[in-house]
Amino acid sequence: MNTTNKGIPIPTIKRFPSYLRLLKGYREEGMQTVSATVLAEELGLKPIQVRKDISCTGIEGKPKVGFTVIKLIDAIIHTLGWDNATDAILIGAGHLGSALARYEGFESYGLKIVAAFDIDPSKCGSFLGDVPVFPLDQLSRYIEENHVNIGVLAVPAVQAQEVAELLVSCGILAIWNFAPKDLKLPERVVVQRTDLATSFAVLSAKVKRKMSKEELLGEEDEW
Amino acid sequence: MNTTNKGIPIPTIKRFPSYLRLLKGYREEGMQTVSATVLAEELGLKPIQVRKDISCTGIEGKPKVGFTVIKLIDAIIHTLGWDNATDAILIGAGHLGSALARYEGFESYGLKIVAAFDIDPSKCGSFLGDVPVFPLDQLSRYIEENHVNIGVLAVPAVQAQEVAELLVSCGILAIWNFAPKDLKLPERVVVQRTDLATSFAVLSAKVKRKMSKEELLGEEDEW
DNA sequence: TAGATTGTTAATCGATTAACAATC
DNA sequence: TAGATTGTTAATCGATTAACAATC
Repeated sequence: MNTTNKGIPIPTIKRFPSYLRLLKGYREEGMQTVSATVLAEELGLKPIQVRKDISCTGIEGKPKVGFTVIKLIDAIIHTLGWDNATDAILIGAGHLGSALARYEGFESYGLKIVAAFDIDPSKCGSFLGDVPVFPLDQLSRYIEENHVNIGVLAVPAVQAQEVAELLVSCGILAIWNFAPKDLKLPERVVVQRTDLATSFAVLSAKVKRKMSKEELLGEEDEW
Repeated sequence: MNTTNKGIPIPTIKRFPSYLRLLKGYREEGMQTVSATVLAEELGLKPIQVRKDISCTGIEGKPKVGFTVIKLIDAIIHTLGWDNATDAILIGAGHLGSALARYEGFESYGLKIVAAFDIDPSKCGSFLGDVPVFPLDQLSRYIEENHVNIGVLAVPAVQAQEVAELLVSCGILAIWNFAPKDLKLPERVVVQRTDLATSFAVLSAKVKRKMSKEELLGEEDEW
């Protein structure tokens, strides 16, 4: 019953990878336990927030001592569902796709890109790192034969919707969309966007905010 | 006084690029006006939310008609501060850096990557698309001479903190961090993370959620 | 023991959503 | 005019933060 993470807030989910990276570092250093205070300090969060987040994993700490590092690591990995590796296919073998295929970090998230697909026939037969590139028309067969559930979409914006629908028709359950395009897909399909425009918009807004704040304060800064 | 966007909620900021893409499409098609209802429908949002978001730009609509497409476009671009182009430098000319340097979309965000830097001397002198690659030890001089304010960080995680500090010491105001590492930097520096792990964590959580929900419902799905 | 740290319960804060009057 | 759509004000919802008792 508490194996479902139905209730874990998205903001908490988003902080888990940061905890995980930090904790893995501590584990390498041989640290046995760590307090929420220390984690918070390191990540620029409030201790209370870290405790709330940790409580979502089901792990309990010891007052005055903190939490067991390896227990926390395991619990976060489990809560995220990163403990059993999932195969994914990549669509689009351009520069971004190439970078994603070669990204070293995925394996620690339990994600493995097993194949890439591209319309450009000249790319097919080649490899992106260890990932073989196939022609797009083999997509359907590959998904069926290999029971892949996740598609990573790194095609140009204009093709994104079309390719996404193709993926859905092939039975893909979740799409990680890197194309700067909002997809319209059936409710049942999980879509996660990683949009550079969105990210840069937040950066821009923060910069603009800071600028106007400095103006108001008469920019008493050191330079 | 209302040129500051101090009060605009981050979630609203994050939706602006989606509105912008859609509106630009409408402009190409020659549409003059659009209603919040239509925008909402297209993006899977509620009309009321779209109206709230739009109100942050200061644009007013006409009942029964909607909003003027080009007015909205201009207002969103202005609100995001994307109306005057900003130069940025890229640190790290690996696969990800290469993909970022070649990304076509940045110009429409008012972002221009003017130079890349890398420690690897063999990469220096080459180009990533149109972007020249320089040795890292020329970073400081380049920033000074060209008054660059934004740094795009695409180096390996282990080097991220060090390079970020270097950027800050060179006077960089904002860092867009693609390295899977949480940076500890002075308050005054704007940091925006684009973290694949975070994004994938959300995807994982949504999939897990959906899975357990289907279990409960006895998976009455079509396949 | 004393004090740091945990976990819980309640208060606050901010964003989303609802309700509804105004208006083209 | 009638009805769709806007903008505002209030209600709801969810996450963060505060307060504090429990405990090692």
